[in-house]
Parts: sequence; structure tokens; C-alpha cells
Amino acid sequence: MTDDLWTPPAVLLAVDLVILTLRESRLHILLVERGVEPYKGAWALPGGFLGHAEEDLTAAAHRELAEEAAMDVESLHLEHLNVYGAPGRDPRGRVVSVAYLAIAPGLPEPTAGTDAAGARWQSTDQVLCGELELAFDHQKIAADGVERARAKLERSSLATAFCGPTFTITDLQRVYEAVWGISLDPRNFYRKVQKSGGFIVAADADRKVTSGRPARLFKAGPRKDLYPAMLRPAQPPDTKGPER
Amino acid sequence: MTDDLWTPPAVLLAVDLVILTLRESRLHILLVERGVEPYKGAWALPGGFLGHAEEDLTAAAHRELAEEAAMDVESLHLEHLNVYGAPGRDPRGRVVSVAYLAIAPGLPEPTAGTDAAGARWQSTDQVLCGELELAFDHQKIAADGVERARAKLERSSLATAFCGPTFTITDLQRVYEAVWGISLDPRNFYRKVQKSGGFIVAADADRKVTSGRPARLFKAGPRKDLYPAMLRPAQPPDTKGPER
DNA sequence: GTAATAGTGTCTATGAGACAATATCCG
DNA sequence: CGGATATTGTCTCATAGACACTATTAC
Repeated sequence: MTDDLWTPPAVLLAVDLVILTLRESRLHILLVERGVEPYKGAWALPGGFLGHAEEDLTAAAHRELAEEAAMDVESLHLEHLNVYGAPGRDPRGRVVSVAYLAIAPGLPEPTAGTDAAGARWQSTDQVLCGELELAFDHQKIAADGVERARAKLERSSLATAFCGPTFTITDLQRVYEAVWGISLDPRNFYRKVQKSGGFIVAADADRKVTSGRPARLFKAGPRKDLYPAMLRPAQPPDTKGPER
Repeated sequence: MTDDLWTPPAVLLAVDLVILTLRESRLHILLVERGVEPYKGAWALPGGFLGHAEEDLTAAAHRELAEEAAMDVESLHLEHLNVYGAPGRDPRGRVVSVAYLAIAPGLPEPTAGTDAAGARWQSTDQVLCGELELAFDHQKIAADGVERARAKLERSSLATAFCGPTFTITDLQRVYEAVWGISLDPRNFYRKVQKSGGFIVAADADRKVTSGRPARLFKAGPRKDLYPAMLRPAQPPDTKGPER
């Protein structure tokens, strides 16, 4: 620890945001186009430095979201994702960045704010496969955020938040398929969802009109932590071979 | 983001360490007795401020470990745990702390170093139940670390690291029981461990002498990520009731 | 009727856990 | 031999997934 005379060095602290939403049945991430150096013109996660020394980290995150993407979502729940502090990750000097994750449905179209040349929703596929390169180490941060989101669908009722107030079981299945990037058997999904106690409960609304048999409507149930969990199909690692 | 004229505020960055080991079949955590204010005389996690602005976070963690507990374990693998940055968590001002977790067997007895009045291994039970109070928000950090360790045993081969170069299946079972704080059926554990491909492999050493039938010896296998996983017995949440 | 989607039933394979039974050491 | 621990076997139950089948709408 430090003694009373020596003064510890201060460090530049930044926040970076992985904001995920569902658009047209595909998972999208919020990106901003950098308006200043370094990486001017490149796409990056929204984020920036702490505004003042006493600012709460999540407050800074909300402020940056409003400033850079004109997205003033007071209620957005931010979850700590990780810390990225390797020396050299930012050409301006030592910057330690705390990354936050938010996942929400129906987020508005972003517009470029101060210091940002642009802002848009981008399909996560293009980011994860490296087709679109991001500034700094933001690709790694984005990948960590998507993996966290996928894991959250397994054990929390988060998926219902992506549907309207009432939804069919097929609607819910589309959410899982979009985030996990796989397709699921509708019949098994149907029973699995219903067996997870308190996940969804019947709604008394009218049935949904479609081109086939109208589906029952449900709404989110009281339980936030799913039991049993909705586990992704296990993918056995390469047959028997050693790993690392 | 910031423009070129404005200078972002700097923040005091600290690291805190949750160091876990197994002693006498019980999980223990490394604590130091604070030698300076605030919380002088109280027990706390080892940790402290960054030494200089370019110091790597894990380097700072290792340095604090050496300084405060005279524990110079070069090879100790530190894993990021979480960030604790609430304003007011430290009476000296705004301090953002990055917590790291290390889990290792056979760590040496600590001795008090600079700035620490004492250092010792403490059973995690007394810390988790609040019997021993820690400085700052360190109880919360410690609890997060223990839970992370428990989860790691499920999907990684970490447990073998707590045994010697060769070990019996019962030895391995003791590790799981100590960290999880429960007891397991030896016969089911036996088969489960062997079915997780690459987890353990037979060693050709002599059998262990005990008061009963000598046990076969094994050594750690090549696989680091277990498949299938060694899941803890699921504890169904309170029967059917809503949650939160 | 057909097309399309919703919902149910059933079969099988697998894994977890309870626990009986056997094996192999010590004395 | 008896006591102790290791190792194997067997049974039962729960769950996941494949997939046949029925139900209900629009046209």
C-alpha cells in the first residue's frame, strides 16, 4: 500500500459501451464513427473519458451515450462487462477502459452527436467475423459483449424483454435464434419454454393472426432467473483431442 | 468524446487481490492487516495503487503481493474478476479498484511486508458469513471471488492444480468438496470424473498406501476446458415462487 | 380441399444420483 | 478373519432432442 507522503499516479479512465438490440430478427450493435484522432473516421464503440473525477462510471456511460449517439435512454440497464487496460491499447497514453453491456429491444435510431461523425446500428455478424474493423481493441470488447449476451439468454428471462408486452412462443424463439445464431426445433422449444417455471404466463389477449393457425399469446412471467435454464445445445469440442 | 483542448480528469486506480488456496481441506483467502489509515488495524484484501502511470495492472497486482505479503509468486495466474468503482467506497476520494483472482495450491505462509501490519491465510467461511469484517467493500469482492472459483471448478480442470503431480480420485474429490462446501458421493464422483474426456489420465506410479484398498494414481490430463462439465448439484429455487 | 403454422405425443439416448455388490489392501 | 477404502454394476428418474401426428386458421 501507499504511505502518506507518496502520491499515487493517476490514470485516464474511460468507459466503453456495448449496446445490443434486435433489428429485423438480427442482433445489432451500436457503433459511432470517430470524429477526432486517433482513429478518426473509423468505427468504434461509443464511449469516452470520465467527465469529472467524481462522476459515477455508469453515469459517464449514460452521458457518452447521449453525447455521441443522441440516445437518451435513462432506464437502460448497464452491466459491467470487463476491464481493458493493457498499456499501448490507446496511442494517447495509458488509458484504462471499463466496458459496460446493455441489451434492450426497440432502441431508437441513433444520430451523430458531439465528437462523433456518425452513429448507426450494425449487424454483429460483420463485426465478429472481422469484416468491419473497429478502432482500438473494440472488436475484442464487442465479441466479449456478444458472448455475454448469449450466455444471459440461457439463465435469465432477458429474451422476453425483446418481445412486445404480449408475444407468441414462436416470437420468443426468434429471439433465441437471432442471438445465438442457430435455428431451433419449434416443437421442443415450445415445451422447454413452458417447463421453465415462471418464465412466461398466458395472456388473455386475442390470438395473433398469421397465415396459419393463430398462436396463443403470452407475457413475461415473474421469474428473472430461469429454472430450468434454457441451455444452448452443447457443442462437443473437437473429438477427444486435447485442448491447449 | 473529448476534444483536443479539454483534459480529461484522472482517477486513482487501485488493484485488489483475491488469492485463494486450499489448506487442510478448507478454502482459505489471503488477508493483510492494514498498517495505515484508513481502516488501520482492520483486515483487508492485499492491494494498492498503481505504482506509476505506465504500470500494467497485473504487474501492479504482483508487486503489491510481494510488498504486502512477501509473496513473490512470479507464475501466479491472475484473472480479472470485476471493477469496484462506486463513489464513496474509499474515504480518501475517488478510487476505482480492479479486482483480480488467483487460485493456486501450496502457496507459502505469508509474512507482513511494507505497509502491512500482518498477513495470514483465513478460512473463507469466516469471511463469507461476516464473522470477520473486512475494510472497504472487500467482503463483497471476496464473495465474488469465491463464487467465481466455485464456478471455475465446474468447467475447467483447475481442481487438478490443487493436487500433487499424481493424485487419487478421492484426493480430487476432496478439492471439489472443500471449494463447493458440500459432500459428494464417492462412487458417482469416480465415474463422472473419468467420463470427462482428458480431465485426468492414469499415472504409472505406485499406489497410495492407506488404511484400506490402495487407490490408483492419476495425473492431470491435457484438457483444460471440461467436457462434459462437472456441474454442481442444481439447487431448485424456492418451490415455484416468483423471484424478485 | 391445400398451405401454413400451432400445439401434442411419443420414442430414444444420455446423464445424474441412489445404492448394492465386489475388490484389495491393513492388521 | 474384520475394518476400511477403492472400484464396478445396476437401477431409476429426469431431460434433451428427433420426429410423427393432430389442430386450427386462411385461401
